[in-house]
Amino acid sequence: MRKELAKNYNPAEFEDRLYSEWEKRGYFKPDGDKAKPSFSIVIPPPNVTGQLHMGHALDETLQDILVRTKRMQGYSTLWVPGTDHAGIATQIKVEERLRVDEGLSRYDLGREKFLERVWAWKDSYEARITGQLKKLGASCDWSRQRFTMDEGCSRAVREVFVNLYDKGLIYRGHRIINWCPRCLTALSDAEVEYKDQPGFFWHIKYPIKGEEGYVEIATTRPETMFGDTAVAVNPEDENTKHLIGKTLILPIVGREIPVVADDYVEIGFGTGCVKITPAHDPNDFLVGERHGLEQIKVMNDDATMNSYAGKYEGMDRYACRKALVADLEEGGYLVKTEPHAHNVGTCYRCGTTVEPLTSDQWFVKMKPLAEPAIRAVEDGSVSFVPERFSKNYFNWMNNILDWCISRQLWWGHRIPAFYCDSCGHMEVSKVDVTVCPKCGETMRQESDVLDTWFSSALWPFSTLGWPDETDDLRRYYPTSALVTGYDIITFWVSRMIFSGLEHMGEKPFSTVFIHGLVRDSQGRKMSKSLGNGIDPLEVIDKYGADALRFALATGNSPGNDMRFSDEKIEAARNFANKLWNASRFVLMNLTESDGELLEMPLEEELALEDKWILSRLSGLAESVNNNIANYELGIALSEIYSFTWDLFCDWYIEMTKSRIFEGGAPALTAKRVLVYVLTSVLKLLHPYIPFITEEIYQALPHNGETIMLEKYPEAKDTSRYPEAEADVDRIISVITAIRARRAEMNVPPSKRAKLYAVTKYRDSFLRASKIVEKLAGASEVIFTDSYDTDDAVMIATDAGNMYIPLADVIDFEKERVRLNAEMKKNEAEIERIERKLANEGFVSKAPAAVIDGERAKLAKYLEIKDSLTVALSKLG
RNA sequence: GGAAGGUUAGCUCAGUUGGGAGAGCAUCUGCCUUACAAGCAGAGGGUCACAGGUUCGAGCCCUGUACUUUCCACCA
Repeated sequence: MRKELAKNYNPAEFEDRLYSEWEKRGYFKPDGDKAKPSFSIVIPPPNVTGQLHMGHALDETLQDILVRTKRMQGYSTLWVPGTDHAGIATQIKVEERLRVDEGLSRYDLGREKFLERVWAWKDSYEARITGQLKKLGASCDWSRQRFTMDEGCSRAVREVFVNLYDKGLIYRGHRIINWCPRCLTALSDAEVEYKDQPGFFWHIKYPIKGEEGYVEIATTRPETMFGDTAVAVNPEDENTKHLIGKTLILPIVGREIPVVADDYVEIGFGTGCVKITPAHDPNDFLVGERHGLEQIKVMNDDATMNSYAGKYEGMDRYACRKALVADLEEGGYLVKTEPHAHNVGTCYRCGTTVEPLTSDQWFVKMKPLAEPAIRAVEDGSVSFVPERFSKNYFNWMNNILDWCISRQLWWGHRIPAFYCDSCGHMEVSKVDVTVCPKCGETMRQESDVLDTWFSSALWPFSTLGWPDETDDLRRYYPTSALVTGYDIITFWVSRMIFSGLEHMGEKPFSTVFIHGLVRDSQGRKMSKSLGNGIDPLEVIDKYGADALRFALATGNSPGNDMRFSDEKIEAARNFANKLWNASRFVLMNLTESDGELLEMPLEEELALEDKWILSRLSGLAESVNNNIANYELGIALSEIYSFTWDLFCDWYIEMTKSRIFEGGAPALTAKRVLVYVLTSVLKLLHPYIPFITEEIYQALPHNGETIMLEKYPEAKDTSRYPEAEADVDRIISVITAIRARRAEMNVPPSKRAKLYAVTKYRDSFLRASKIVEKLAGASEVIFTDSYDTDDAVMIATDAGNMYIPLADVIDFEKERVRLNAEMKKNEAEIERIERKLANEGFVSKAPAAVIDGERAKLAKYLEIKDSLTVALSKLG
């Protein structure tokens, strides 16, 4: 006897075992065969801030499906794993841990000691993430695992920085940037999230020098008043024109500021007068540049007020705002306060309201880099799936501003710029410069680090060994596909594209496969604060990794969000269990040797239903291959699902039972086909649910070492038998119709009855008579040209009329009602088709095949109508 | 303000060149039929958001409207 599978599917028993076996045997490494085409993916590196969430699980699952499919399709397949240092995010976490556990700040430890803590954190979380990826079944090549701050990636970062600097595409400038007073660092535009918040408009009087009157300005941030260096009006505005050139006196401060003309001011909005604070507002900054205004920074880095705020110095910006407003009111300067909802920029990592302020930072000049990156998508060398996301990309790239890349953090790639404090010389260099080449004094390195996305942007080539010219780089760059969510197209995808083009001279990937977000069962984003996140590991513990992967892949269409629910994961687990049990049925009937079972039967040995399932399998393989090639992974999966459950389990297995129980040569044929089709289904499913498919494959007769390296089924593997397909489909519809009638009449399944068949498909029914008997509860199938008794139920089917003599169990009244209802439906159909065929437009313009189809249907319905008429008349 | 998506059965969603509306779950009925009750066999349930248009024919293509989600920009 062959090894039996346990009665119930229990993934915990084999998933981990199989993964370590795969890893040990090196199946995840790419095939070295140079003749094979290559397929490569670099993982979107998860942040080392924590553990994987459901979004990662989806991302990794989709990648693994692609990778495993390609591997089976004969590609030399490489999936590079790795993690991201995630600058601000990780630093915040470690600081928080430090504060809670030891009551210390990073300054208490100092840069070096603090970084040691971050590295320890990184090691521990990287290990955790790696473990989770393995649990999920991700078939990445762990021997090539990378980290954005490992030695190689760091070299790549320096190389790129210096290259760009030498080309004049990186510069240091005094500009207005977004500043997070909590993280104490600059942020790029992309790192600011705008949120609606209730606030106020404070209307304030600015007295005019030498006149009685005043100018009324409105502001949402009165505390920036200390930095006002002008008030602007639109030169075309009749109401305010007269003010141009006059001088105003800042209330409380007493400083004099001019009124300037600038068309930035919108006519008709507010008071028509805008206070200009070049050091604290990006628009004002530009106005200031146009008019040569002074920049007065009124805050410290932590958003407390500095000496320009006079008596408010040292106060937090909000405390200052409150006190200032009170003082303005007391001084008679406050005209009114009105509520105003406005969009406030917040730090994407800590949520603190950002403060725009001027600062010395490093920038990447974007326009020259953006142009080729736009062209690459326009000319199709990089394509988005679904296509519509390219619009998103163009929108961002066409309006791109220079990228602020310096961060005042400790955790990250330190900018390779070196300063000499004694002679002022500055040098940007790939290698550390310790001695000033100009004056011989000590050089100090820039203390700022780079935006975390700077290193992520290089990921597709830095992970393959760049700047060295490695074999991996030659073989696997450009990578084949990038799989990621639409939420980081701007952050990451766009930056990889221009970086790849600039530094490699070639795009980083051909396809960007975009997926949506995983939401909770109510459609909400999963988040820590809502507490609605579902931990993938818990799901795996309870249902298995295969069930999780199945649930994530099923019904997933590119670019669309999906909901995750208990029902979904249960349905997935149920499918796995079904597959498990179908395999048990096959296995428990296999008494012959592997060699005998692995042989395909000769065509003349095949039963009608064998041809049917083989032919359908061919169609399935064709469709699945096409859909996967088009990244329609969800559709492909649902096709395999319904083939497996509906066709293979519910019909084919049932059909083979009579042959199998009888034994002999027909039984052997059935078993061979069962093994073949089941194995094919396992192969088709393997990319989606790798564990269970391998476990069953190993129990079945097989030639290969692992299902992972088996050839992915193709349409041409099995022959097509169109007639057999049609014959068996007809038989199925007849069986279904009979079952439905029996169910309606409450005939118990155990009650068998003779079946009289009036059909022109007698041949195929004869070949399948055992099946019809078994599955339709018939004691005997009797073929006849016409049937003419009163005590029978007539069942009109696609294949003719079936009669069951069940006079003793029929409720005649019920039957009359049913026949009348059927007659009505039938007549409606006839009318619909006749109308269609009478329509000259249809007959003259529709394709012939469609017209013929309609005619055939009409003939069938007319036949049924006759039979129904007879049957009704017999009921009296 | 600009852009993209969604609206199909009670719920969650498929529906790929326009040709008689589908799945899973839920509901109802009958079954422990020797792989599976995490199952089997049946059944009910939809003006495909609304209004126009193109077409012989529209869930699908075009126009508009409503509601909804998201992205980008941003008003002092």
